[in-house]
Amino acid sequence: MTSADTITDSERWPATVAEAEAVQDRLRGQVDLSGPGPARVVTVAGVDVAYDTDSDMVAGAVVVLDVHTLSAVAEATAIGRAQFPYVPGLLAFRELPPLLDAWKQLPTTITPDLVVCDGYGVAHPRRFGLACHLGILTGLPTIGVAKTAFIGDYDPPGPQRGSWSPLVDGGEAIGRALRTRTGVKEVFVSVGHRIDLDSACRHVLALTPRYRLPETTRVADHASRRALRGVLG
DNA sequence: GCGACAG
DNA sequence: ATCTTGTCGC
Repeated sequence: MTSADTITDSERWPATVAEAEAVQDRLRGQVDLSGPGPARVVTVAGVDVAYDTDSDMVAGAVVVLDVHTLSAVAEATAIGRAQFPYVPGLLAFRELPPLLDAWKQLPTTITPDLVVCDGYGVAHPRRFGLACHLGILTGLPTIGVAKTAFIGDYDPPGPQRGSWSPLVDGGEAIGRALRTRTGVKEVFVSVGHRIDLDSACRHVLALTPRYRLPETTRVADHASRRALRGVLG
């Protein structure tokens, strides 16, 4: 019996900002940034959550793609009601419940080699963004790919696909602004768990042969919206 | 004290 | 996140 076995539901899913921040401070020590990262990546998962602000309904989606064909090999969704407000820095407490519910619906035979999250990993005020949190809870390698800036300073990367510049906060490089498509706005990549930044960016480029955002994120986004439409009207 | 602030 | 028409470009 370890302390992890005695974590209660309210300790895992706090109701206040102060408690949620305490949970992040307690869990961040478990993040593995030492690498080497997944030895072989065959399947990559994408996760996303869609919201209906009126009904307060949320839909979480997990999709698993073959990294070479970028076609879906598995998909799962879950419907629920938002249990935590959106607070910058505490996104995980809003999105993880529906995501984990969807995760449980995946065939037990499917375990992705890597998970791409919509948001940040260690590029976070307490170095424990959504990607880190999901990584700790699943034990899998995770990375965060965000569409907009949140924390850190950076210079615009060059115009060519593959160009990047460091995201810097407090003197340390916490991620990268990465150009995934030539002439298109950059994305922000940061490590979540069990992978290094170089590998993370390499995978993001492999997932963006045509669009700015990783195919995993796009497919998960579509799946979550479809699931939400299904329960609404 | 005043802005900024992943989704 | 989400609300939305047309419009520019491949």
